[in-house]
Amino acid sequence: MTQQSEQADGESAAPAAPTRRPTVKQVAAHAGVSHQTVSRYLRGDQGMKPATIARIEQAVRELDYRPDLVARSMRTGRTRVLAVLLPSPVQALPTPTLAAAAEVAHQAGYFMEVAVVDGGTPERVERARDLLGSGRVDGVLSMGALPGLEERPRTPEAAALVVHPQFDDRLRGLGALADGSVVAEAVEHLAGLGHRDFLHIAGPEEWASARSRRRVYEEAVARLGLTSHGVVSPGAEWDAWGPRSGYDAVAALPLDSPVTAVIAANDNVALGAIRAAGERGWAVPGRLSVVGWDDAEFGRYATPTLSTVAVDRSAQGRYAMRRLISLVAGEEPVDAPEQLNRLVLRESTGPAPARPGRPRTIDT
Amino acid sequence: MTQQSEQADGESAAPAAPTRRPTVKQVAAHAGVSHQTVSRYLRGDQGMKPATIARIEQAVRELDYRPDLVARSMRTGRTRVLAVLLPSPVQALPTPTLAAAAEVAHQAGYFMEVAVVDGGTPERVERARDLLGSGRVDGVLSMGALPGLEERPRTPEAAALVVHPQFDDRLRGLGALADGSVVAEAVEHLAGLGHRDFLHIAGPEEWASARSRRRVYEEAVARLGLTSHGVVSPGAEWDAWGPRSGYDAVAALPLDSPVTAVIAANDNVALGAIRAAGERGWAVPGRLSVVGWDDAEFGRYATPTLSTVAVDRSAQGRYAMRRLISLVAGEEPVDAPEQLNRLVLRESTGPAPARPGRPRTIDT
DNA sequence: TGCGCCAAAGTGATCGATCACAATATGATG
DNA sequence: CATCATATTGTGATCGATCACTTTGGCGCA
Repeated sequence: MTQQSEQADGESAAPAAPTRRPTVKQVAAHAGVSHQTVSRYLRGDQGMKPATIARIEQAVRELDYRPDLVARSMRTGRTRVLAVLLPSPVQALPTPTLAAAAEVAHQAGYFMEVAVVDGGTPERVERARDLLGSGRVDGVLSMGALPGLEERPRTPEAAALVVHPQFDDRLRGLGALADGSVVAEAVEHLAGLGHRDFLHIAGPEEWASARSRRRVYEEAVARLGLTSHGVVSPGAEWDAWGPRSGYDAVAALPLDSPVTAVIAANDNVALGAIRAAGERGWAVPGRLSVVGWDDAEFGRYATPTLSTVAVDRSAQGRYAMRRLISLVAGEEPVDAPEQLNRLVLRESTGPAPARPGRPRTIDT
Repeated sequence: MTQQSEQADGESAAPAAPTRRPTVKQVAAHAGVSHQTVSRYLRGDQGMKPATIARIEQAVRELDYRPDLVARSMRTGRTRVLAVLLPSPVQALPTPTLAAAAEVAHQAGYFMEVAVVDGGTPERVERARDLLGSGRVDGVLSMGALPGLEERPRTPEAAALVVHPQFDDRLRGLGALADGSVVAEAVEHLAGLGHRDFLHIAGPEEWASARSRRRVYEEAVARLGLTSHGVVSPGAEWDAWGPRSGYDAVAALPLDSPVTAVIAANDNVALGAIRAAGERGWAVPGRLSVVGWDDAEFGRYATPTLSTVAVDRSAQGRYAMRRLISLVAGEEPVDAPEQLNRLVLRESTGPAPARPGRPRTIDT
């Protein structure tokens, strides 16, 4: 009753109750060959008679057979599944990164799956350990730092692991250094426009990229002989990278603050900063220049439009996924792309205002 | 170095070459019990001696054993994995929806994985079929329409399927009707402020929610005796739901257009519309009122801040995932939540301007 | 005709967990 | 102390695919 295979010439035509999915053996019986031959066909083996292939193809079609990927993985030890580990309370979900990574994975014949992990770093690490050792995936690409876990190739014991450079504390590949370096460019540009007094609204400390940008900012300010009026870190974790932190930071400045240039952690933060400036009567960029990060779409249409750093997230995603695939396949790791970030100047930056309070000392 | 198994008293200390992951049998041997007892422990079976449990726990710890989920799934026929199918060229990735869904899944003891599918509707349907029949997942929640596929419970043949109501062409559950109804509220509010001439910048036709909102808009305008000066649909698919379509729509209006109120497909579109208005000297809301949809975060900080419809995406995600889980477990489907959308009024809407051209006929 | 060789397909074992059922330990009772 | 009911653990089969090895078939050549 469970399986009603229609014999070659027996006329027991009752294809009505397929309570179970067909297996290789049933396809084999239907096609009049052995299960191993069907398996060969599924594997795409070369040495097969066209007639045999045709018979199997017909059987597959008639039974609507789809291979049980679980059983296949069990035997082969590989799943062709790559997981992307994504921390759950992530405000700006990197859609282009994911899309590009998915495309690379797909082209290489892998499935890409995103595992969303809520909870903090310990939960993420634990989940990563589980995933790596579960046999359910061939590789893991983590979009968050994984303290205690190292990048590694695929072994019989565990899946391969790659940490996205932006979140990697070990400054690997295009890592944090290349990531933040454009901040220096932004500071230099603003200095060229006459700005001398800067403020940095940073991202949360846990993020490698946030720390990197902060460091580059501080170095650039020091190198150019400018003044930093502080680095504001977001107090509430829940609003890290959100507009609120930018709003609060600017709203907290004294009305006669000498700050004329703000380097914000990202475009959301920049937007909040601009709003706060507007509400206290500071024109942007007349009184205050603001630079964001991300080149978010809304930044091109906001008023004023946002000066920002365009990040090639697609390239990042492609690179990270290629790296993972090379580790899974046991090939040589691919090289990091050169430069992914670009300063984009729009309406939110402009010349520094004249400074009535403290006249600029010209002593050259 | 990784694991230093301390034998009880046997001194055959050769833990040097763990080339393979340990299995239940090895754990059993290490603990001095049978493999079935270990399996019982893993299943969380009740009738077990505390002493036995302790021995097994120690063995698991010492060997760093993690069950092979693939093998388990093979035998049980279930994976405890639920997949969310996500179309790849998706502009506004529904982070809160995903986060809420992930939380619900996690609490019910499931893993949630997101499968990103690039390509169009046919590819998505094919991928869904594969996923449903691969045995790799217990259920699928699709974030895109799946023409030809019906919602269904889990069977031995295939996984359960749920289509997120926002993308479901069959108007199921809280479906498209409830979804778009707040548009009527927005139109009524604007009519109350004196607006008589409306424009709707719609989302792409393929989306059930876009069609629904458009229909509600047209009904409301007709019912209240107002004038609709057209419904603009985005021409280029690649910019569907993007600010560009809003920008173009407003930029294309004649300078003496009587339109004073715009209902935009979402906040991005609204932002583009406002930008275009600003560039041609139309004050918002002085000359033009604009309403968005989504309550995107930037809308609270943009200038002007955006009037919009707040959508409880978390509730949507929870609901969809609960529905899926009930179908997977074979329980009664859960009821749809009542009302998820709420009109939020901010700076981008205001009283209609005086109308010099065509004086308003008062004939009550 | 017979032999050997290569191509093509078949047979049985196997991956690591759980299921069904059998077997043994444990404790209460007369 | 024997006996039974119950609690706890052990033995062998099984899920559906692939791997390793064996067998059969077809053809050329002496």
